[in-house]
Amino acid sequence: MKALAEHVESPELSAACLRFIESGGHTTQSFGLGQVIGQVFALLYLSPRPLCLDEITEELGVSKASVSTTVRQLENWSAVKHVWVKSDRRDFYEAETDFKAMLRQGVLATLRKKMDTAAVRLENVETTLADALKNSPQPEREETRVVTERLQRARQFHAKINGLLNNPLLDHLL
Amino acid sequence: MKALAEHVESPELSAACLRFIESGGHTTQSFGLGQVIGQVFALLYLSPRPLCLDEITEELGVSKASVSTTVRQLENWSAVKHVWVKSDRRDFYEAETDFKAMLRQGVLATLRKKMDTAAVRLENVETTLADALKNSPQPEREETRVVTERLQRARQFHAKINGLLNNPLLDHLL
DNA sequence: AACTACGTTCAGTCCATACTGAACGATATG
DNA sequence: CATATCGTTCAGTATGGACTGAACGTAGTT
Repeated sequence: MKALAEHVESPELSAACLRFIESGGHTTQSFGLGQVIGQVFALLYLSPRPLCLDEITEELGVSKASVSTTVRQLENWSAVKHVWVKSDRRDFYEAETDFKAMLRQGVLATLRKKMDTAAVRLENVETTLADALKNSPQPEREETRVVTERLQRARQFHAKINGLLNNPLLDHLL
Repeated sequence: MKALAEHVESPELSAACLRFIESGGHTTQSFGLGQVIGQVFALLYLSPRPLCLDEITEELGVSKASVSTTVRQLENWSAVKHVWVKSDRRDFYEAETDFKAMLRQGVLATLRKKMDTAAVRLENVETTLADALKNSPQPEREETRVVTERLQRARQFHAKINGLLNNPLLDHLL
Protein backbone atom coordinates (compact mmCIF):
# COMPACT_ATOMS: atom_id res chain seq x y z
CA MET A 1 0.00 0.00 0.00
CA LYS A 2 2.59 2.48 -1.08
CA ALA A 3 0.38 5.12 -2.63
CA LEU A 4 -2.69 6.94 -1.47
CA ALA A 5 -5.81 6.40 -3.45
CA GLU A 6 -5.46 8.79 -6.35
CA HIS A 7 -9.12 9.31 -6.87
CA VAL A 8 -9.38 10.52 -3.30
CA GLU A 9 -7.97 13.99 -3.06
CA SER A 10 -8.80 14.82 0.51
CA PRO A 11 -6.05 13.38 2.71
CA GLU A 12 -8.37 12.71 5.63
CA LEU A 13 -10.86 10.90 3.44
CA SER A 14 -8.16 8.80 1.89
CA ALA A 15 -6.97 7.89 5.37
CA ALA A 16 -10.38 6.41 6.09
CA CYS A 17 -10.31 4.55 2.78
CA LEU A 18 -6.90 3.11 3.54
CA ARG A 19 -8.13 1.90 6.89
CA PHE A 20 -11.09 0.27 5.20
CA ILE A 21 -8.83 -1.42 2.66
CA GLU A 22 -6.51 -2.59 5.38
CA SER A 23 -9.46 -3.95 7.35
CA GLY A 24 -10.71 -5.81 4.32
CA GLY A 25 -7.33 -7.44 3.90
CA HIS A 26 -7.18 -8.49 7.53
CA THR A 27 -10.68 -9.88 7.39
CA THR A 28 -10.13 -12.06 4.35
CA GLN A 29 -6.81 -13.19 5.77
CA SER A 30 -8.52 -14.26 8.97
CA PHE A 31 -10.71 -16.49 6.84
CA GLY A 32 -7.73 -18.24 5.28
CA LEU A 33 -7.91 -16.39 1.96
CA GLY A 34 -5.01 -14.01 1.43
CA GLN A 35 -5.11 -10.35 2.34
CA VAL A 36 -4.85 -9.17 -1.24
CA ILE A 37 -8.33 -10.31 -2.20
CA GLY A 38 -9.92 -8.34 0.61
CA GLN A 39 -7.87 -5.27 -0.22
CA VAL A 40 -8.79 -5.41 -3.90
CA PHE A 41 -12.48 -5.68 -3.17
CA ALA A 42 -12.37 -2.95 -0.54
CA LEU A 43 -10.58 -0.62 -2.93
CA LEU A 44 -13.07 -1.24 -5.72
CA TYR A 45 -15.94 -0.99 -3.28
CA LEU A 46 -15.03 2.52 -2.24
CA SER A 47 -13.98 3.70 -5.68
CA PRO A 48 -16.52 5.99 -7.39
CA ARG A 49 -15.33 4.80 -10.80
CA PRO A 50 -14.13 1.48 -12.20
CA LEU A 51 -10.41 0.78 -11.93
CA CYS A 52 -8.05 -1.13 -14.20
CA LEU A 53 -5.42 -3.65 -13.16
CA ASP A 54 -2.51 -1.21 -13.13
CA GLU A 55 -4.40 1.26 -11.02
CA ILE A 56 -5.16 -1.44 -8.49
CA THR A 57 -1.57 -2.63 -8.33
CA GLU A 58 -0.43 0.95 -7.96
CA GLU A 59 -2.84 1.74 -5.15
CA LEU A 60 -2.22 -1.43 -3.20
CA GLY A 61 1.45 -1.88 -3.95
CA VAL A 62 1.10 -5.56 -4.78
CA SER A 63 2.19 -7.45 -7.84
CA LYS A 64 0.14 -7.38 -11.00
CA ALA A 65 0.02 -11.16 -10.99
CA SER A 66 -1.73 -11.21 -7.64
CA VAL A 67 -4.27 -8.67 -8.77
CA SER A 68 -4.97 -10.56 -11.98
CA THR A 69 -5.73 -13.87 -10.30
CA THR A 70 -7.51 -12.20 -7.42
CA VAL A 71 -9.81 -10.22 -9.66
CA ARG A 72 -10.79 -13.38 -11.50
CA GLN A 73 -11.52 -15.02 -8.16
CA LEU A 74 -13.71 -12.10 -7.14
CA GLU A 75 -15.41 -12.27 -10.51
CA ASN A 76 -16.27 -15.92 -10.00
CA TRP A 77 -17.94 -14.95 -6.77
CA SER A 78 -19.72 -12.11 -8.57
CA ALA A 79 -18.10 -9.74 -6.11
CA VAL A 80 -16.72 -7.57 -8.88
CA LYS A 81 -17.83 -7.20 -12.47
CA HIS A 82 -16.01 -6.43 -15.67
CA VAL A 83 -16.73 -2.99 -17.10
CA TRP A 84 -15.82 -1.79 -20.55
CA VAL A 85 -14.68 1.78 -20.90
CA LYS A 86 -15.03 2.95 -24.47
CA SER A 87 -11.90 3.66 -26.43
CA ASP A 88 -9.79 2.00 -23.76
CA ARG A 89 -8.18 -1.38 -24.22
CA ARG A 90 -7.73 -1.97 -20.54
CA ASP A 91 -10.03 -4.10 -18.40
CA PHE A 92 -11.88 -2.12 -15.78
CA TYR A 93 -13.58 -3.55 -12.77
CA GLU A 94 -16.09 -2.27 -10.29
CA ALA A 95 -17.42 -3.77 -7.09
CA GLU A 96 -20.74 -5.51 -6.97
CA THR A 97 -22.91 -3.98 -4.30
CA ASP A 98 -25.33 -6.87 -4.01
CA PHE A 99 -23.89 -8.65 -0.99
CA LYS A 100 -26.65 -11.21 -1.10
CA ALA A 101 -25.56 -12.51 -4.50
CA MET A 102 -21.95 -12.40 -3.35
CA LEU A 103 -22.74 -14.65 -0.45
CA ARG A 104 -24.66 -17.10 -2.60
CA GLN A 105 -22.06 -17.45 -5.31
CA GLY A 106 -19.08 -17.02 -3.03
CA VAL A 107 -19.34 -18.51 0.42
CA LEU A 108 -22.37 -20.74 -0.07
CA ALA A 109 -21.17 -22.10 -3.41
CA THR A 110 -17.78 -23.14 -2.06
CA LEU A 111 -19.50 -24.58 0.98
CA ARG A 112 -21.69 -26.69 -1.27
CA LYS A 113 -18.66 -27.94 -3.16
CA LYS A 114 -16.97 -29.01 0.04
CA MET A 115 -20.13 -30.75 1.13
CA ASP A 116 -20.23 -32.62 -2.16
CA THR A 117 -16.69 -33.91 -1.88
CA ALA A 118 -17.40 -34.88 1.71
CA ALA A 119 -20.42 -36.80 0.48
CA VAL A 120 -18.29 -38.68 -2.03
CA ARG A 121 -15.87 -39.61 0.71
CA LEU A 122 -18.72 -40.78 2.92
CA GLU A 123 -20.12 -42.97 0.16
CA ASN A 124 -16.67 -44.46 -0.30
CA VAL A 125 -16.55 -45.36 3.37
CA GLU A 126 -20.01 -46.82 3.29
CA THR A 127 -19.36 -49.07 0.31
CA THR A 128 -16.17 -50.24 1.99
CA LEU A 129 -18.23 -50.99 5.06
CA ALA A 130 -20.89 -52.80 3.04
CA ASP A 131 -18.25 -55.01 1.45
CA ALA A 132 -16.79 -55.68 4.86
CA LEU A 133 -20.16 -56.75 6.26
CA LYS A 134 -20.82 -58.93 3.25
CA ASN A 135 -17.57 -60.82 3.71
CA SER A 136 -17.57 -60.78 7.48
CA PRO A 137 -19.15 -63.84 9.12
CA GLN A 138 -20.18 -62.18 12.39
CA PRO A 139 -22.24 -59.05 11.73
CA GLU A 140 -23.75 -58.99 15.21
CA ARG A 141 -20.80 -57.74 17.22
CA GLU A 142 -21.42 -54.55 19.18
CA GLU A 143 -18.46 -52.93 17.51
CA THR A 144 -19.93 -53.18 14.03
CA ARG A 145 -23.28 -52.00 15.34
CA VAL A 146 -21.67 -48.83 16.75
CA VAL A 147 -19.75 -48.12 13.58
CA THR A 148 -22.72 -48.57 11.26
CA GLU A 149 -24.95 -46.49 13.50
CA ARG A 150 -22.44 -43.67 13.76
CA LEU A 151 -21.85 -43.63 10.03
CA GLN A 152 -25.57 -43.43 9.48
CA ARG A 153 -25.84 -40.48 11.86
CA ALA A 154 -22.98 -38.79 10.07
CA ARG A 155 -24.83 -39.18 6.79
CA GLN A 156 -28.02 -37.81 8.32
CA PHE A 157 -26.13 -34.79 9.59
CA HIS A 158 -24.60 -34.25 6.19
CA ALA A 159 -28.03 -34.38 4.59
CA LYS A 160 -29.35 -31.90 7.13
CA ILE A 161 -26.64 -29.37 6.40
CA ASN A 162 -27.15 -29.86 2.70
CA GLY A 163 -30.83 -29.22 3.14
CA LEU A 164 -30.11 -26.08 5.11
CA LEU A 165 -27.78 -24.76 2.42
CA ASN A 166 -30.40 -25.36 -0.26
CA ASN A 167 -33.30 -24.16 1.85
CA PRO A 168 -35.06 -21.24 0.16
CA LEU A 169 -35.80 -19.97 3.64
CA LEU A 170 -32.10 -19.26 4.05
CA ASP A 171 -32.20 -16.99 1.04
CA HIS A 172 -35.15 -15.22 2.54
CA LEU A 173 -33.30 -14.59 5.78
CA LEU A 174 -30.49 -12.71 4.06
CA MET B 1 -1.74 -43.70 10.61
CA LYS B 2 0.71 -46.51 11.18
CA ALA B 3 -1.46 -48.89 13.16
CA LEU B 4 -4.90 -50.29 12.57
CA ALA B 5 -7.53 -49.39 15.07
CA GLU B 6 -6.94 -51.81 17.88
CA HIS B 7 -10.48 -51.88 19.08
CA VAL B 8 -11.53 -53.03 15.64
CA GLU B 9 -10.63 -56.64 15.20
CA SER B 10 -12.19 -57.31 11.83
CA PRO B 11 -9.72 -56.20 9.15
CA GLU B 12 -12.44 -55.21 6.69
CA LEU B 13 -14.25 -53.14 9.30
CA SER B 14 -11.05 -51.41 10.30
CA ALA B 15 -10.44 -50.60 6.65
CA ALA B 16 -13.71 -48.71 6.56
CA CYS B 17 -12.79 -46.92 9.79
CA LEU B 18 -9.44 -45.90 8.40
CA ARG B 19 -11.11 -44.46 5.34
CA PHE B 20 -13.47 -42.52 7.53
CA ILE B 21 -10.59 -41.18 9.60
CA GLU B 22 -8.69 -40.24 6.49
CA SER B 23 -11.76 -38.49 5.10
CA GLY B 24 -12.20 -36.56 8.31
CA GLY B 25 -8.62 -35.37 8.07
CA HIS B 26 -9.01 -34.29 4.47
CA THR B 27 -12.24 -32.47 5.25
CA THR B 28 -10.84 -30.42 8.12
CA GLN B 29 -7.73 -29.69 6.10
CA SER B 30 -9.89 -28.36 3.26
CA PHE B 31 -11.33 -25.90 5.75
CA GLY B 32 -7.92 -24.58 6.73
CA LEU B 33 -7.70 -26.44 10.02
CA GLY B 34 -5.09 -29.18 10.02
CA GLN B 35 -5.80 -32.78 9.15
CA VAL B 36 -5.03 -34.05 12.65
CA ILE B 37 -8.09 -32.49 14.21
CA GLY B 38 -10.42 -34.22 11.78
CA GLN B 39 -8.64 -37.52 12.23
CA VAL B 40 -8.83 -37.34 16.01
CA PHE B 41 -12.52 -36.59 15.98
CA ALA B 42 -13.26 -39.28 13.40
CA LEU B 43 -11.36 -41.85 15.43
CA LEU B 44 -13.19 -40.97 18.63
CA TYR B 45 -16.47 -40.80 16.77
CA LEU B 46 -16.22 -44.40 15.61
CA SER B 47 -14.70 -45.75 18.80
CA PRO B 48 -17.15 -47.73 20.95
CA ARG B 49 -15.20 -46.75 24.09
CA PRO B 50 -13.34 -43.64 25.23
CA LEU B 51 -9.69 -43.40 24.25
CA CYS B 52 -6.73 -41.84 26.03
CA LEU B 53 -4.03 -39.65 24.48
CA ASP B 54 -1.52 -42.43 23.96
CA GLU B 55 -4.09 -44.61 22.24
CA ILE B 56 -4.96 -41.81 19.86
CA THR B 57 -1.32 -41.08 19.04
CA GLU B 58 -0.75 -44.77 18.49
CA GLU B 59 -3.72 -45.21 16.19
CA LEU B 60 -3.07 -42.11 14.12
CA GLY B 61 0.71 -42.13 14.16
CA VAL B 62 0.98 -38.46 15.03
CA SER B 63 2.86 -36.77 17.82
CA LYS B 64 1.42 -36.64 21.29
CA ALA B 65 1.80 -32.85 21.28
CA SER B 66 -0.53 -32.54 18.32
CA VAL B 67 -3.12 -34.74 19.94
CA SER B 68 -2.95 -32.83 23.19
CA THR B 69 -3.58 -29.42 21.67
CA THR B 70 -6.06 -30.80 19.17
CA VAL B 71 -8.14 -32.53 21.82
CA ARG B 72 -8.36 -29.29 23.79
CA GLN B 73 -9.49 -27.51 20.65
CA LEU B 74 -12.19 -30.12 20.07
CA GLU B 75 -13.19 -29.80 23.69
CA ASN B 76 -13.68 -26.05 23.32
CA TRP B 77 -16.02 -26.78 20.46
CA SER B 78 -17.76 -29.40 22.59
CA ALA B 79 -16.95 -31.91 19.90
CA VAL B 80 -15.36 -34.28 22.38
CA LYS B 81 -15.81 -34.56 26.11
CA HIS B 82 -13.55 -35.61 28.91
CA VAL B 83 -14.40 -38.95 30.47
CA TRP B 84 -13.02 -40.27 33.72
CA VAL B 85 -12.28 -43.94 33.91
CA LYS B 86 -12.10 -45.05 37.50
CA SER B 87 -8.76 -46.19 38.85
CA ASP B 88 -6.99 -44.80 35.78
CA ARG B 89 -4.91 -41.67 35.89
CA ARG B 90 -5.10 -41.09 32.16
CA ASP B 91 -7.51 -38.69 30.48
CA PHE B 92 -10.04 -40.39 28.29
CA TYR B 93 -12.08 -38.71 25.62
CA GLU B 94 -15.16 -39.63 23.69
CA ALA B 95 -16.85 -37.93 20.78
CA GLU B 96 -19.88 -35.79 21.28
CA THR B 97 -22.71 -37.00 19.07
CA ASP B 98 -24.75 -33.81 19.21
CA PHE B 99 -23.70 -32.19 15.97
CA LYS B 100 -26.05 -29.29 16.58
CA ALA B 101 -24.18 -28.21 19.70
CA MET B 102 -20.91 -28.75 17.88
CA LEU B 103 -21.95 -26.35 15.17
CA ARG B 104 -23.10 -23.75 17.64
CA GLN B 105 -20.00 -23.75 19.80
CA GLY B 106 -17.58 -24.49 16.98
CA VAL B 107 -18.33 -22.93 13.65
CA LEU B 108 -20.91 -20.36 14.68
CA ALA B 109 -18.96 -19.20 17.72
CA THR B 110 -15.79 -18.55 15.72
CA LEU B 111 -17.87 -16.86 13.06
CA ARG B 112 -19.35 -14.55 15.65
CA LYS B 113 -15.88 -13.67 16.91
CA LYS B 114 -14.72 -12.79 13.43
CA MET B 115 -17.80 -10.66 12.92
CA ASP B 116 -17.05 -8.83 16.16
CA THR B 117 -13.49 -7.97 15.19
CA ALA B 118 -14.75 -6.90 11.78
CA ALA B 119 -17.23 -4.62 13.53
CA VAL B 120 -14.46 -3.04 15.57
CA ARG B 121 -12.51 -2.39 12.40
CA LEU B 122 -15.55 -0.85 10.75
CA GLU B 123 -16.12 1.45 13.68
CA ASN B 124 -12.51 2.52 13.46
CA VAL B 125 -12.97 3.42 9.84
CA GLU B 126 -16.15 5.30 10.52
CA THR B 127 -14.66 7.40 13.30
CA THR B 128 -11.75 8.21 11.02
CA LEU B 129 -14.23 9.23 8.37
CA ALA B 130 -16.23 11.32 10.82
CA ASP B 131 -13.10 13.19 11.86
CA ALA B 132 -12.23 13.72 8.23
CA LEU B 133 -15.64 15.18 7.45
CA LYS B 134 -15.47 17.39 10.51
CA ASN B 135 -12.15 18.90 9.44
CA SER B 136 -12.85 18.89 5.73
CA PRO B 137 -14.29 22.13 4.37
CA GLN B 138 -16.08 20.63 1.36
CA PRO B 139 -18.37 17.79 2.43
CA GLU B 140 -20.48 17.94 -0.70
CA ARG B 141 -18.14 16.34 -3.20
CA GLU B 142 -19.51 13.27 -4.93
CA GLU B 143 -16.53 11.26 -3.83
CA THR B 144 -17.30 11.68 -0.12
CA ARG B 145 -20.94 10.91 -0.79
CA VAL B 146 -20.03 7.60 -2.41
CA VAL B 147 -17.66 6.62 0.37
CA THR B 148 -20.05 7.41 3.17
CA GLU B 149 -22.90 5.66 1.42
CA ARG B 150 -20.85 2.54 0.74
CA LEU B 151 -19.58 2.41 4.30
CA GLN B 152 -23.12 2.65 5.54
CA ARG B 153 -24.19 -0.22 3.29
CA ALA B 154 -21.27 -2.28 4.56
CA ARG B 155 -22.41 -1.69 8.11
CA GLN B 156 -25.96 -2.65 7.22
CA PHE B 157 -24.74 -5.85 5.67
CA HIS B 158 -22.69 -6.62 8.74
CA ALA B 159 -25.71 -6.08 10.94
CA LYS B 160 -27.78 -8.35 8.75
CA ILE B 161 -25.29 -11.21 8.98
CA ASN B 162 -25.04 -10.69 12.71
CA GLY B 163 -28.78 -10.87 12.97
CA LEU B 164 -28.83 -14.06 10.95
CA LEU B 165 -26.20 -15.68 13.17
CA ASN B 166 -28.17 -14.79 16.28
CA ASN B 167 -31.54 -15.61 14.78
CA PRO B 168 -33.28 -18.32 16.81
CA LEU B 169 -34.82 -19.47 13.55
CA LEU B 170 -31.37 -20.62 12.46
CA ASP B 171 -31.17 -22.89 15.46
CA HIS B 172 -34.56 -24.28 14.57
CA LEU B 173 -33.44 -25.09 11.04
CA LEU B 174 -30.60 -27.33 12.22
C1' DA C 1 6.93 -5.54 -39.74
C1' DA C 2 8.45 -3.52 -35.58
C1' DC C 3 6.96 -1.64 -31.34
C1' DT C 4 4.04 -0.79 -27.49
C1' DA C 5 0.52 -1.64 -24.07
C1' DC C 6 -2.26 -5.31 -21.47
C1' DG C 7 -3.37 -9.34 -19.32
C1' DT C 8 -2.19 -14.02 -18.16
C1' DT C 9 0.81 -17.75 -16.73
C1' DC C 10 4.34 -20.22 -14.40
C1' DA C 11 8.47 -21.37 -11.84
C1' DG C 12 10.41 -19.76 -7.74
C1' DT C 13 10.37 -17.38 -3.19
C1' DC C 14 8.58 -16.28 1.08
C1' DC C 15 5.80 -16.76 4.97
C1' DA C 16 2.43 -18.46 8.09
C1' DT C 17 1.31 -22.31 10.68
C1' DA C 18 0.55 -27.23 11.45
C1' DC C 19 3.27 -30.47 13.41
C1' DT C 20 7.26 -32.58 15.87
C1' DG C 21 10.71 -33.85 19.63
C1' DA C 22 12.43 -32.99 23.83
C1' DA C 23 12.15 -31.00 28.14
C1' DC C 24 9.33 -29.97 32.02
C1' DG C 25 5.87 -30.13 35.99
C1' DA C 26 2.74 -32.83 38.23
C1' DT C 27 0.97 -36.88 40.21
C1' DA C 28 1.00 -41.43 41.41
C1' DT C 29 3.50 -45.82 42.91
C1' DG C 30 7.15 -48.61 44.79
C1' DC D 1 12.98 -40.64 48.21
C1' DA D 2 13.35 -42.64 43.74
C1' DT D 3 11.02 -43.96 39.76
C1' DA D 4 7.50 -44.12 36.45
C1' DT D 5 3.56 -42.43 34.02
C1' DC D 6 0.89 -38.78 32.02
C1' DG D 7 -0.13 -34.33 30.06
C1' DT D 8 1.45 -29.83 28.68
C1' DT D 9 4.62 -26.52 26.72
C1' DC D 10 7.94 -24.57 23.74
C1' DA D 11 11.60 -23.98 20.40
C1' DG D 12 12.47 -25.78 15.93
C1' DT D 13 11.17 -27.89 11.51
C1' DA D 14 8.59 -28.74 7.51
C1' DT D 15 4.87 -28.19 4.49
C1' DG D 16 1.26 -25.74 1.93
C1' DG D 17 -0.14 -21.78 -0.27
C1' DA D 18 0.02 -16.78 -1.00
C1' DC D 19 2.68 -13.78 -3.47
C1' DT D 20 6.33 -12.23 -6.79
C1' DG D 21 9.10 -11.38 -11.19
C1' DA D 22 9.87 -12.45 -15.57
C1' DA D 23 8.50 -14.44 -19.69
C1' DC D 24 4.88 -15.11 -22.85
C1' DG D 25 0.71 -14.39 -26.04
C1' DT D 26 -2.28 -11.13 -27.96
C1' DA D 27 -4.10 -7.13 -29.77
C1' DG D 28 -3.59 -2.56 -31.06
C1' DT D 29 -0.48 1.48 -33.08
C1' DT D 30 3.09 3.55 -36.24
